[in-house]
Amino acid sequence: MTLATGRTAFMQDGQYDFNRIEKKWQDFWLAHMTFRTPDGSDPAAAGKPKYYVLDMFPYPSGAGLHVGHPEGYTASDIVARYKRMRGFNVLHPIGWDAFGLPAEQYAVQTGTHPAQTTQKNIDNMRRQIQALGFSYDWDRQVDTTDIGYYKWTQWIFLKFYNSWFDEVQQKARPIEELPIPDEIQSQGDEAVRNYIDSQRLAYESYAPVNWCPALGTVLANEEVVGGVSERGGHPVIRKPMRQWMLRITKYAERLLEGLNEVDWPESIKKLQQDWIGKSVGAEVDFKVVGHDAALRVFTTRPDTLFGATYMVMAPEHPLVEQITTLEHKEAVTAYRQQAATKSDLDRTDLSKEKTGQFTGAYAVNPVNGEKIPIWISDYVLISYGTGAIMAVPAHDDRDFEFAKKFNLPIIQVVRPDDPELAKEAAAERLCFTGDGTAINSGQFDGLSTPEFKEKITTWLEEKGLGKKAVNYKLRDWLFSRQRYWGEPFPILHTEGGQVIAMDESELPLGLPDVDDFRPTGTGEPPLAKATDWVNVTLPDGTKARRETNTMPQWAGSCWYYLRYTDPKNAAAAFDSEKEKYWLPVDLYIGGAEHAVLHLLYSRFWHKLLYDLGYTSSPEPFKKLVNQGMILGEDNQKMSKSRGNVINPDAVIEQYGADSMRLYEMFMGPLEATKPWSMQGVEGVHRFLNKVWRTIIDTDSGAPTAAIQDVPADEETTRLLHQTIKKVTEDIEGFGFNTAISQMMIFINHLARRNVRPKEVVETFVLLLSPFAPHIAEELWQRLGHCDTLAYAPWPTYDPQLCKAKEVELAVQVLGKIKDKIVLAADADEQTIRQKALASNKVQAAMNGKTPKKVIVIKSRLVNIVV
RNA sequence: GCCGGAGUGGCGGAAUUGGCAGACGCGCGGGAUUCAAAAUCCCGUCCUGGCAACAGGGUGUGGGUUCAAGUCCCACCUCCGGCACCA
Repeated sequence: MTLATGRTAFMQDGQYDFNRIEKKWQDFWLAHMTFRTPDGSDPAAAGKPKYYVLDMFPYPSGAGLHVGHPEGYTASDIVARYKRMRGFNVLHPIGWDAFGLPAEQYAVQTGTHPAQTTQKNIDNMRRQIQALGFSYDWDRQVDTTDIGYYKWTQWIFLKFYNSWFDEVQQKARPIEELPIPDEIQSQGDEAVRNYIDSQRLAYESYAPVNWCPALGTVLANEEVVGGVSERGGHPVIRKPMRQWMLRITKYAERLLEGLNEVDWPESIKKLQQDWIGKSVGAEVDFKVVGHDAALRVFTTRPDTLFGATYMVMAPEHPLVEQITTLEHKEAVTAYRQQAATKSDLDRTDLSKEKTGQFTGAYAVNPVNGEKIPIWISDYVLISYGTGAIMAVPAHDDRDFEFAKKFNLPIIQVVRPDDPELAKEAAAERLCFTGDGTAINSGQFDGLSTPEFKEKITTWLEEKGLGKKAVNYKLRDWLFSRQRYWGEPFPILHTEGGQVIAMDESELPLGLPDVDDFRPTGTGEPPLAKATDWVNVTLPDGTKARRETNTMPQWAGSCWYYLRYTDPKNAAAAFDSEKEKYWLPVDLYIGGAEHAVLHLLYSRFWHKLLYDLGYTSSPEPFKKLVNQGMILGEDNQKMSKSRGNVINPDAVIEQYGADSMRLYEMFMGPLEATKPWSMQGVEGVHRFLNKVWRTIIDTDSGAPTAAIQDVPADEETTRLLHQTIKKVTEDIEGFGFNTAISQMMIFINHLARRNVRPKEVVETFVLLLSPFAPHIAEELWQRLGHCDTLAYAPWPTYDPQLCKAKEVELAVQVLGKIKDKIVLAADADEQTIRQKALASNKVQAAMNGKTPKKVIVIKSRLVNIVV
């Protein structure tokens, strides 16, 4: 028997052979560059609105993809495919956040170069991602460890280094435009240079950092969990060390305000707001008795100034030394030493019990001239506000606790409106921190808390005793790591101790090849061992050393979404026309674990680039959606040690990528945390099998005889239009699980029919295609189409056709359902009422009583009140 | 301790945002098909009582608003996530 080859393929392939089908279409998409994305200037994009769907790019770990990755990636892929069918020019890229500690630790253990490990891991993860059939434009991949990429990460760093923040304009400006005050100018070149350095947005600092002796490296706060390193659980101590910092604090207000412009989950915005931690209050100066010095404090409760009975400085406060009296010197010094060696954790841990020392000095309360003692205690942090506080024990829990412990006076200055509370507070049994009415406050008595705050702030300003002030919890960003596998800083240190930055034209500065990746253990980074690289001779013949710190992993991920718009540009980080066309990102999907840091840092970088004219929008990510966590089948977090990790490769092999994708979407709401279930995968796999059998004759491989070119019956038409409506609206609203349910309902209906109108079947295939693209493409082809369905127009529905002709209404008597009646959908209220009251069961339930009120909710129910 | 989020069948979850609780899927029970099994198809499946029609109860707990509450209000309990003396 001879048949055309095309037919033969059909004949042999009657069953739903997902492995073969998926491979076939993945190859097809790659070979035909189906998802190549034209830029705005490309004729292929003409007349199409743009849509940018971004995934948080993965770290290419040796363990490969876990099932959490495909969740967000499938969601974004569904949206990307849907938007393409709706006529959008869609940018949907992927890349690799490939610098980072794991590859370096592996290098330390085995001597394998991190670049090798990274390449191997990227190749493996790319294979896994491609096996899921995501519609990425593979020509736009970025790799943060690629020198063609990190050249521009270094370039952005230089932008930070070469900029200052203009407080008046509230924006960054090139350092050349920095006005030099006359008194600095007059002090000579070095003073000018120091002044300029002090204004740069990237600067060096010797602040104490989290030093982990076991890892031989400094850790960021977020890498320290519960006082030990997140990775490895080693102890961490505080140690002052030279670091590069980025002046993110200058952007605190704009980062806060920008949140009002974005469509993000409220919970994420709240996390960022809390992290920035803005508070408004006043700064007040307290004169120190017997010294020509004043102690400046920040308070959010200037209305409680009359209740300040003592002061507390952080142990590190510079004034401590100066004002401590001889007789208290020893105890104070001991206390300071103790505080200095404690880690942050120890300080908070041990501070369940307040500790402190009296300095022997006194300050004068500017509002009433009272002499009050000055203490030091580690419950006051040097890094927040002014590093000193006025203590108002009657109205601050911490001060209250401290005062009780050290027997310091407590003076009520706010009376609670609740008399019961007022009694308790007066008896010093509780500390009242809320709003109330002022007492014991001289001429301010009787004012409400908010009024008082306003009045006294003005009063303080008039008297020159203080002023309104704003503080933020946000700290500058510690931007250097003592590691090998990161971007090198384009910075040199001269023999004379000067810092000079490389010129942009000298970039990139490549990482040197080394074969010993171990930390030096002294805190000096591994790069210090690459002496050939480190030591340089400057054009003037003098010697210099390269910066040996490297950038943290966040660096590369701060701007990768910009590079996707122009990934191969060798002359610039990205072309501004392309940036203008694609940005902002319309939809950003990723895990909530990046809610604060990654999203805050990239917003910060984006704003700098915006200030300098490189980006056109103030915010990078318009809409943000967080996918939830996927737990193991035992409802526990997936982990190797629990042995409950699901391997995507195994799932794909057994059920196929389409089943995997569909299951991940069917599990539940995208944002929810939910457990994995292999039986659930089996369930959606059965659904796809059923779709296949409903359309394909499993003997011949051709469409079944049930598929005919005939118009659809009324019921099928209605269900089809309802399904188009539901699937469309659910994709728009990220309700993928319910969209799938609807498709199941539809196919259950269709499978029962002996005649399946071809047009209806084709419409269904299009609806299914964003979710399960491989099977959809295959069905589309077998239904007689020659080209991919990726750009076929998305089906539309007719709202009239969605409506049922007849509806069933529940009839309640006093809120309890007694009967159900069937009526024409357009029946008027009068008819409904009559029919409802005519029901025997309803009559019986009413028990002869007359209806007092009949509530009719059209096409829903009737409720009779008797 | 503070700030978020969530509690609905045996399980994952639906519920037009105040209008028939449990869609869809899993699991389970029964039947058909088969020599048998897998696969598939059909029926059933919130709980209690009853052969049944049916009756009663039911969305973490207790109260409230309403003709009507999973949904709104008050108080509480449990679980998950984040923060950690931020003046």
